[in-house]
Amino acid sequence: MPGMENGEVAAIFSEMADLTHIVGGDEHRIRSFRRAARIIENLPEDLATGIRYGTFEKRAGIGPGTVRRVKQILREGTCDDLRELRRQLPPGLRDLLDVKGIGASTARRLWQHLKIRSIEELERALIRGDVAKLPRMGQKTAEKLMKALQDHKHRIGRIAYVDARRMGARVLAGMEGLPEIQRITLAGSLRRGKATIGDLDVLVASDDPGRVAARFVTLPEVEEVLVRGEGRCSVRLLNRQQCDLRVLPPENWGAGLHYFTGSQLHNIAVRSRGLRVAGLKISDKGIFVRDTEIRVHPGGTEEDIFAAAKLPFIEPELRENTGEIEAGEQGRLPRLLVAGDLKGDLHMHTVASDGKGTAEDMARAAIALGHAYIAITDHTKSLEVANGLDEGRLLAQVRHLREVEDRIGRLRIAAGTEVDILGDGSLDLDEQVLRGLDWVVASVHSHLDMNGEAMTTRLIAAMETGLVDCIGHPTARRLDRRGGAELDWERLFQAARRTGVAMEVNGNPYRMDLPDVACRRAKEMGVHLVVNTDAHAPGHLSRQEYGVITARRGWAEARDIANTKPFEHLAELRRERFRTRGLALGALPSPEPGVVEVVAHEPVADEHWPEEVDDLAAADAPDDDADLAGRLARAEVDDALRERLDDWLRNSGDGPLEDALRTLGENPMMVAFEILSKIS
DNA sequence: GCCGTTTTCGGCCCGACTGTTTTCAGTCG
Repeated sequence: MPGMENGEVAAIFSEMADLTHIVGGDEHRIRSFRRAARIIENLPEDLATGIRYGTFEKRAGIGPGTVRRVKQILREGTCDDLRELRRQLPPGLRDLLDVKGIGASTARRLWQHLKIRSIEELERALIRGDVAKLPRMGQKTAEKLMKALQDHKHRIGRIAYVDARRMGARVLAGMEGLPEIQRITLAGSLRRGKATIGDLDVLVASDDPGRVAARFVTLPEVEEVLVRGEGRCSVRLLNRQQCDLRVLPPENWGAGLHYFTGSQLHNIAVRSRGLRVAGLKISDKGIFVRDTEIRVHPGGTEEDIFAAAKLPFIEPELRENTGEIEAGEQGRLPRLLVAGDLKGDLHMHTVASDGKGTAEDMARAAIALGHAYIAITDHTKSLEVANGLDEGRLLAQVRHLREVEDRIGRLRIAAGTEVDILGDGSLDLDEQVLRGLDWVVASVHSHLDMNGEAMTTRLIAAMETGLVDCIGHPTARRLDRRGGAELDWERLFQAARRTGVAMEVNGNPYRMDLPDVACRRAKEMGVHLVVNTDAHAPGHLSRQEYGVITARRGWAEARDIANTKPFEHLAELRRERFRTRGLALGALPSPEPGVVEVVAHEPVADEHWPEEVDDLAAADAPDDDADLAGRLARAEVDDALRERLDDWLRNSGDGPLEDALRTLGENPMMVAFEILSKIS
């Protein structure tokens, strides 16, 4: 089956895992199928290519059995094992596994005893009362399944990282002040920085789990209690997300934090390694000698856990079992990018198009954050809904920006654009104007339903013009609304390297685009990355963290990110590209007489940022506090500032500090909490 | 099915909670 996408092959392995599970096959074999599915899904290159060059079979977790099946699937669209499993089981049966409380064994019994083959048939059987009569089933189980079925119908999928974090901050705030709590944090995929989050995980260190759980299940955000145990509770929150609480003794904090941060596959890999190389059993209770069960260490810190497996500390963002264990053992772990590495921000909007601040507002906010440079990149004319600029208005804006730069000083303000990439890959601005700008981001905002190959070709066409410095939010995904284009990363990044075009890691919290996996591949292929905020208001400039965490999940170091370097470096890259492509650096044409307005348009409804516009608080702060937000953002916190943060958390009443914190995140308390936990 | 710093065969992470049991299977993370 030529043209089969990796995702389709991965789906076959997932189905084999599910069906093997239901027929009661070996659990390790099932895990192998699931692991293969995951590896194939995240493969940066085309599977057929990986097979042809032998790179696929070299991956950990891929053995001869998987290679043989993949070859057959690529040829025939299916494989013998799947055919056989489908012959034995009805296809709808695996859907039952998605209902909470139904595992393989229950699914199998429902089918064998009641001939249930689908979710719909399960519902009918529950209503008839047949399910409660099965062996090892009872009224209570039937009721639970009925509820789980309703939840399944109304389930929410994964939600955007930013929304999950906001909800998590509310939960933490609700737990605050309970004297029994010694430490508290959000763990799970949120701590690992995944772009979308399923369940929330709250971890607490306390000697009195009963009191902690009592507070947790009565939080105003809790809609329903699902599980109520001594050290562990699960609730459904008002936004229908599930939230799990785990309370552990303070001495096991590191063991619990590691265990509860995951990912599950990473945990399995670390624990297996502990057994293999040191004969140590690692659990959330600490570190034990395998044979005697004697505890040799409580696991107070995560470092203790890694040390037991003879590994250095591995950052949470890397814990996906995608090579971090091997990198750790060989001393090849990356020194991940931190927010303080970024020297500037190269994608933002003003009132000239659909932003909420003037160029001067943006500049002053950038100075407050300690930036050395910014690029103003408003939309272009074809994006009418965003009041995009035509050539005339853009030229007027360039002159305006030069004035602002001269007036303010202390900040390089690059005159740029976020030029629209039209359906055929051409750019929405006159070439001469594009050549005269300091920085050109090119992005797609229309015709988003193209298939991946066509979209890849479109982006490459834009890069081939030589006029583009950076491709903005490459997949155009919206975490709260739509998936992105399935781009051919291999082809795209080869073109990026050839044409000298950077790829953006867009930090709009509903984009986080490039996706993490693509970041990693771009880095491996030597493509320049740029971490931007795509700010539509001054307060958004502080939200670099969303781009930073995405880049970190892509194993990015400061040296992989172009805007950790001085602006002159970026300008030189642009000059170099023009030289090699024989393009003249353009002198800008003069604006046509009469085109003078720069900011006159009424800003349109803000599509990108559903929440209210942030205040430009930091810029109005008194002199000593001028760089407060910047210092906090860079985590340059001395003892005096730490005390001030501490004091504010306890007593509030420090306006400038609160304002500065507010520029760094939605919930100033959460920001302060994070800064303190980072430096402690 | 995959894998190897005791192994090419014999392992594969580990524990809490629930319901239906009277010692445990099933599910989940």
